[in-house]
Amino acid sequence: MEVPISPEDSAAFLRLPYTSRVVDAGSYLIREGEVSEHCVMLVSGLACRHKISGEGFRQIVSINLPGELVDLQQLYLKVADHNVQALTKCKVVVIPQESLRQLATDRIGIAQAIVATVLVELAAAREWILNIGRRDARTRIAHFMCELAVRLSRLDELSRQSFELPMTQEQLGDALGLTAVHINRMLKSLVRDGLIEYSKRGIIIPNWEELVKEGDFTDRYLHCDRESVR
Amino acid sequence: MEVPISPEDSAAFLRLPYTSRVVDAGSYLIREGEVSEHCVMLVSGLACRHKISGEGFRQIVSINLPGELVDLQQLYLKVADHNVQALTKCKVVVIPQESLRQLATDRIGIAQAIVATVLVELAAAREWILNIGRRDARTRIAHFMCELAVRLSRLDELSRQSFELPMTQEQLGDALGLTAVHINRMLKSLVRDGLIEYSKRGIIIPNWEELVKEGDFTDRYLHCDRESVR
DNA sequence: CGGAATGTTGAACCGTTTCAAACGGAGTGG
DNA sequence: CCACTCCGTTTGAAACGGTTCAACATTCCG
Repeated sequence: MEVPISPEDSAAFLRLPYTSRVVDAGSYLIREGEVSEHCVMLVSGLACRHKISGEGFRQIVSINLPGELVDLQQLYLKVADHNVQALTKCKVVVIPQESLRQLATDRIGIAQAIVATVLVELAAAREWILNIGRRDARTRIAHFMCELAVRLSRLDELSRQSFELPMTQEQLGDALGLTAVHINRMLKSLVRDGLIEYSKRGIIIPNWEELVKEGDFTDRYLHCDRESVR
Repeated sequence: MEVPISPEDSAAFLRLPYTSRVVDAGSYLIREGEVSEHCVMLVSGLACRHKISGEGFRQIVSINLPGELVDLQQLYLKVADHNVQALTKCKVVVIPQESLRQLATDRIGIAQAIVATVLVELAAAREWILNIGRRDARTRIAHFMCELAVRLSRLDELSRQSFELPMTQEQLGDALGLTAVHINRMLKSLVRDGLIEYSKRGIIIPNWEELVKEGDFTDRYLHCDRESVR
């Protein structure tokens, strides 16, 4: 999304006290059941939110990209109901939660930006449910690639044609409610049919329109346009 | 959830202009792709949010209970990315969107309550993803019943033992990413094993602890306690 | 009362999982 | 530089959970 924010609010946000940190791939930024006192923003790298079922199966429920505040939830709810884990080495900025909360109560513009951000996350979660609940494996994967491409393209114009994907097939499976084995087979089938190219380095999308069609994708739920936010 | 709200904020909310209406089962409160100018709150009855895939499969992404504001999303995002449809005849209260938006900008307490509400919805959506992505049909159904029981028990203490469930098996299937036929079989199997009793009138839960175990359920993600909201 | 919608059941089918074995590449230590 | 290990990928075969289709029973409702 592209939440509109006034220059003053933006400046005030930047004035918040913060410390920078680098965290390794695999380390946890939020752990289910815990209470945290700071708010972290991703500067570079990829993270994911996930939950573990009682049977020990993992389900990734969203991917976090650079620029996103990873724990808006902790701002108003106390104990975390899910985990956030770095998928790659990440640069993050850590903000004391209290000061961000204070900023949000002082400046209605910030509070509104937060609601809008959370609302877009919610919209994305709904689409994620549709994807897992009602689309077959191949379509699901194509859809996932489309979403990533569109969201990344806000950071780097070229991402609609190609982007790095530092996720193992196991992790893709956890994101899409499938096994790594089946991810492998369907990925191959997408490659065979020329819908994507797949390698260690990442994904190449030779023909955007075709992949969108294969993935039953539309970007409406991402509320990308500035006009889509009131 | 149980979002704390000051008496003054609460009073101001109640002073909002509104009109009451009754809508029939099946009618739409929000339609994907449309823009709306009012905000509706469910007073009685059940509604659901759903999306339709390109192949025409429907996925229900959440259930709305009495007392819930159905379209907080429309407050800050313009075009709806999903549908909201009445599952039963519903009494609703319609509030002009603009006046609620104004109230939220004037009273930070209201704005905070809105964020907290949306955050809890988001937490529920994440659990919904886990449920559909990683639990088998039987467990999924049990989990769904537990969630409903807990949420309803905030309106009516007795709901943990029994509640009305005005949903067809088709609709249950749409909610859980299954077919009506399979819902039927698994429902029977839950009944056979004494985990629930099922009839037109609703659900009876003879042994709460057992159903919770069967459904791999915990209410953490619902953030029920007043203390869980900051 | 009659017709439509919902629930129930069986049998065949299919998409995905499971298990197992082999392969490749990156990193480590001798 | 090779040998060794570890982790992720790849492939095949068999098993399984859930779907599909079709027929029939039941309930709801005008």
